[in-house]
Amino acid sequence: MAAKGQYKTKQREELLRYLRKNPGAHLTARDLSRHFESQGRPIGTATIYRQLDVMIEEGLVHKYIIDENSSACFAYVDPADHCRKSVCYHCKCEKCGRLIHLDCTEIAALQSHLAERHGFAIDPMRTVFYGVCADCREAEQ
Amino acid sequence: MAAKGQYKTKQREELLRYLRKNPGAHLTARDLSRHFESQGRPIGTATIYRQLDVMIEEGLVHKYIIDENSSACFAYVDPADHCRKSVCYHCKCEKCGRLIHLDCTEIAALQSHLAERHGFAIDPMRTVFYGVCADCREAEQ
DNA sequence: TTGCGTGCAAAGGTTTTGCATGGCA
DNA sequence: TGCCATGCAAAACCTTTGCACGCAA
Repeated sequence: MAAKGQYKTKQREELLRYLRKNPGAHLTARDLSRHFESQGRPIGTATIYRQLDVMIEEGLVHKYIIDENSSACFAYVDPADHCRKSVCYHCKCEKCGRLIHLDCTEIAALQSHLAERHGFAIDPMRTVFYGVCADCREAEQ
Repeated sequence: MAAKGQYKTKQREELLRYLRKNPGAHLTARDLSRHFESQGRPIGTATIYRQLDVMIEEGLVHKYIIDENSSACFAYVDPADHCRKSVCYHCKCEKCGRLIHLDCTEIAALQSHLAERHGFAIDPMRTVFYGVCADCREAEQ
C-alpha cells in the first residue's frame, strides 16, 4: 500500500500549497513536475504521483481524464464546495476545459431513478459529465 | 495524416467483419490483436490502431475510455442505432469493476435538460457514471 | 528509533511512428 | 504505375514499482 499522508513533508506541503493556490486548475503530473523544477525545488515524479494518490484518497484532489490522448489532470477541491451540498455534480467541457458545478434537481432525479430502477448508486464525487459547454457550442457555430 | 480507408484490404475487411459480428462488444486493441493471432491470421498492432482510427473517423466505430488504468475499448456502431440516436451510457461499478450498459430514457431526458437549460451538450461516449452496482450494494449489507 | 516518504532508475503497459515492403486500384 | 496500407521494431508516453536513503514524529 502507498503512503497515507501521515507525515507533513516539504514536498507534500509544497504540492498542496500550489494546488490550493490554483483551485479549479487542471494540472497534469507533468505540469506540477515542471513547475517545481522551474522553481529550483524539483520534486520527483514518483513522489508527485504518490502524493496525488494520497490526496485523492483524502478527498483533497480530484482526478480527471479529459483527453484520452493526454495525461490525467488533477485539481484541488475546495472542501467548502463539497461539504455543504449533498449533491454536487461536475460538468467538464472538453473544448475549453472549464469545470462547471451543477446542483440540479434533474440530476438528483436521475440519481434516484438509477438507484430505484437499476439498483445503481451513483457516486457524485467520482462522476463527471463530459461534453461541450454553452460558450464553446456557440463559438462552434 | 493517417490512412483514409480508401483501399479494401484484407486486414480492414477482417477487422470490420469481426467488429460487426460483435456489435456492442467493447474490445481493446489487444483483444483484437489476440483474436486474429489465435485465428492464425495475425494483424499488426499498428495496423489495428490505424484502421480503428480510420473507422472512428468514418463513424463505424466508437472509442470508449472506461477505466483510466486500462486500455481504450472499441465498439462497432450499428448504423441503425445511430439513426435512432439511441445512445448507450455506461455505469461502472467501483467495487466489482463491472460495466453496465444503460439505454434509458431517464438519461436521455437529463441529456435534453442539460442541453436546453444549461447549454451543456453531454458527450455520451466519454461520460461514465461511477458508483456501486446492485449486486455489490446487496453484498455490502 | 520507527517506518513513512523520497528520489532515482528501471519497468510496465498502451499507443504512435519510421521505414521498407506489400498490395489495391 | 502510383499510392495507400501493412508489419516490424523502436520510440514515445504516462504511470508504477523496487530499493536504498532521508526525514518527520
